[in-house]
Amino acid sequence: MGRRSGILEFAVLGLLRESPMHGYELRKRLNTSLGVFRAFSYGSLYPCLKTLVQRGWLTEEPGTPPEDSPSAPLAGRRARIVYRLTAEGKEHFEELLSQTGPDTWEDEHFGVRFAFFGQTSRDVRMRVLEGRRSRLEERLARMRASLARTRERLDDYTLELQRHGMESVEREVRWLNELIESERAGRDRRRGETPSDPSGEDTAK
Amino acid sequence: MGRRSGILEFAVLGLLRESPMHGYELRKRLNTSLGVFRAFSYGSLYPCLKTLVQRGWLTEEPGTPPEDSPSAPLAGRRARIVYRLTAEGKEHFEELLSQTGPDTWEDEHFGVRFAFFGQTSRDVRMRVLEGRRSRLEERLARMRASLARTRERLDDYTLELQRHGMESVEREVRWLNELIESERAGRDRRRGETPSDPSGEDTAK
DNA sequence: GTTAGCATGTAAGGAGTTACATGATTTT
DNA sequence: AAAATCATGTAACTCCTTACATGCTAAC
Repeated sequence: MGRRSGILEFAVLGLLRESPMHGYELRKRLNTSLGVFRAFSYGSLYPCLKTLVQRGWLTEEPGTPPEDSPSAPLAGRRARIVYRLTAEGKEHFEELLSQTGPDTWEDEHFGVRFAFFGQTSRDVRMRVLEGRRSRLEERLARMRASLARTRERLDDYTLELQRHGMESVEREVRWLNELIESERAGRDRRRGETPSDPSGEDTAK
Repeated sequence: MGRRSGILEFAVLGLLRESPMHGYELRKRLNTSLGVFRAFSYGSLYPCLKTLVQRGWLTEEPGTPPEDSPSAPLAGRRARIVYRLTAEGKEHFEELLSQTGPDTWEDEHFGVRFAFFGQTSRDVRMRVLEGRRSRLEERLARMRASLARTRERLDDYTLELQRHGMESVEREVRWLNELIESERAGRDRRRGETPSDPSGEDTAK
């Protein structure tokens, strides 16, 4: 039952940073903007929202979300609860964003972290990308080693599976290399950034 | 706490089908032969083994595993418990192997299923591969649709993430196409199978 | 008039992990 | 004498899912 969420919590805070939303809409965004990877259910989303409110990171407001068509009568759809990020919530999210620990480059976390690179400072982006890369390179080394040891004993299907697995990992490493190269070259892919931005630290302040 | 395992249960039965083993060794195999995908911990493995014994699918034997060097004194290492698949266990695993339900083409399950294709009959292999493919194609369609709708609102990082995600999925679809083609052409990658095998159904009996 | 979508929630459960406890044996 | 590897196990916890309950509106 949803105490202290982790990845879901992070994603919710990040989405609400962009604009206030009600739960139902949040879930949809979770499955498009981010949720290429993960589809969260209401059973985890709503309890998560509750605990975030309890910790003072969100406020609940009854009502009218941003793009509510004015013609729509106030009566009608079930009353929606719009969640808005508080100042503390924003601060907390910013702190989460600045973290570069090992869990950051875990498979599922990495995708969500990357999805919020638009709000992440350049040096943190670099550390996350490089961490992810070295994690994958370790994995690759282990795979190669174990393949060398057991190659003869394996049937063609297992072999094919491992080959395909390794190729996928290699591909992701190449992708990361390009991204890291691009970051190093000073290109900034965030909205409204000019490539010639001299400072490396300017996360929304 | 590890009641009815799911994927771990399946993998354990499958590995023990090949030869009896003790827990520690099983875990290593789980992380090489299969575990390219998943690393299981002892905290889930041992409880799982216990419940499989309780259901009569495994027996516990004290002692000497296959390649025990005869010189090693019986005293010494902590007494190992060797697990062996029973007849019922074998039967149960065969039934699991023959299943082709939707969970079969879930991300994690698919990898493990594929790893045991060497013990799977051709028509089941086909259904699993085709199921996986159509699942990925659905995913691709959803991704394309949502991308078309939201393209303008997304920053470059999110866009890049989605692009890379889609490319990965497309790549896997191509891989599956080749495998399916290869299966259709009658090639059988299992150990000791001749390409000209006329029957489509001969899973270990 | 029934299906589909909108909207919020709860209780129970699944499938694992982490951290811990224990102890012998080989390698450095 | 310390560290690594072998070996088995338990308790607590995490993080999320499924199934259910509820009820309204729009479209078919």
